[in-house]
Amino acid sequence: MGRGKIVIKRIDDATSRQVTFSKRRNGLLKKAKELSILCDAKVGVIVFSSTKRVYEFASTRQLKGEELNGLSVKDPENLESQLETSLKGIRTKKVLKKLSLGVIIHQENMKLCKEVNVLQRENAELQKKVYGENNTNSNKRSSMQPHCFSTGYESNGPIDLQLCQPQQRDYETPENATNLCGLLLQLLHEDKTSWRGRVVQV
Amino acid sequence: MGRGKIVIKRIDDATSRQVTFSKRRNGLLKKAKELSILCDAKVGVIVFSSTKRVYEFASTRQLKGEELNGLSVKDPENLESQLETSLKGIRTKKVLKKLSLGVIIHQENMKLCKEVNVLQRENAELQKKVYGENNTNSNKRSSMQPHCFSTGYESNGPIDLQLCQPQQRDYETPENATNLCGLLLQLLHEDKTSWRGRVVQV
DNA sequence: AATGCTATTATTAGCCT
DNA sequence: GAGGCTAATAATAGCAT
Repeated sequence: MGRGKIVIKRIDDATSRQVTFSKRRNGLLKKAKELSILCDAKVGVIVFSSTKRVYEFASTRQLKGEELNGLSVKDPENLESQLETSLKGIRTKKVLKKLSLGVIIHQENMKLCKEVNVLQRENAELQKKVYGENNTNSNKRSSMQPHCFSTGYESNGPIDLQLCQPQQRDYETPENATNLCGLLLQLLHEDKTSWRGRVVQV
Repeated sequence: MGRGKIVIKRIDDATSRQVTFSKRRNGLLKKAKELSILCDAKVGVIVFSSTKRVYEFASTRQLKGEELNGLSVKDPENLESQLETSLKGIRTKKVLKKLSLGVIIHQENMKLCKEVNVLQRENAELQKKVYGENNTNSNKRSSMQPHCFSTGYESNGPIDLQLCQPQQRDYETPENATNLCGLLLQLLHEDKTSWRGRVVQV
């Protein structure tokens, strides 16, 4: 759709490749936005130029009536602010969920540490009774500290990465897709579930 | 670009919204593919219909000469197989990284469990000596088992999710973007780093 | 829910600044 | 690299199937 027909293959000339990239990238992102608005769909697009620059589009959440139920609204006219508040809430929940398993293990760890310390104290007392006061030191153990979990997890959160499969001809991907975009897919699904009809407090 | 001009707003009629979704979705994915081929760019697109179906496109990795250096090649003619092998290697590394912190905590947990069990046995022995055989049962504790970590982590890996910011007019996003697509961004970046010039063994 | 038709609009290739 | 111009191609709205 220009002065001449083109075939879809890598553009050899670097300059015109860059120009085409700039134009078609904008076109793609515009199309993505239109699709999300026209069809009430969630759309995400990400583009990396060969020079490592990144461009992206992500549709903002479409708020439907049912999903607004229960939201505490300070400014009923301002959907934006409701949205932001709710998103913050979800982020908090997500972080909590993300940490949940780790936290369980960590709590288990704390409990075990306490248990160990209690037992050590009991042990020491018993040994006193059995062997007498002067034998206590030889069996003393240093008090245990649970392994610190919180900080490292926050900054280096494990990521469930799976890499690209070769693209399919008809573009459609089943729900259990295991490629790179599948991750975004899963996140959006998860998010949608958390969102529906809930009161979210920050 | 049809029989009439349209304005970009949500299509009210469900049927025509669905039809438009189907057509424009295919158009968007086609555009994404063309962009990735023409301009040697990495492109990811994901679309959720309002009926929860998912469609996506992800450009396959473009292999340049420098990135092939150091790859062990069984079949030099077959770039596909090289690629697949390498991707598997990266996936393995990623999974290991993802599990690493959890594993540390879990190991700590195991150690503590053993410690608790040892101390309990010691305790029981000492109590026998102090209070005599018939008092042992009252202080018996059940043997501890460390919290199981591995399985739940594999399927419910914590995810570093950050939610959408309002989209910008010119669509460009800085590298440190903190929105939903930013995650995909980060993953691709990370992946690129892992990839460059490494020999990856599965 | 997808596909075919086609008038019509939207995008963009090639060129310029 | 970014933006404007415009002829030309590509996408698609509104139909029907």
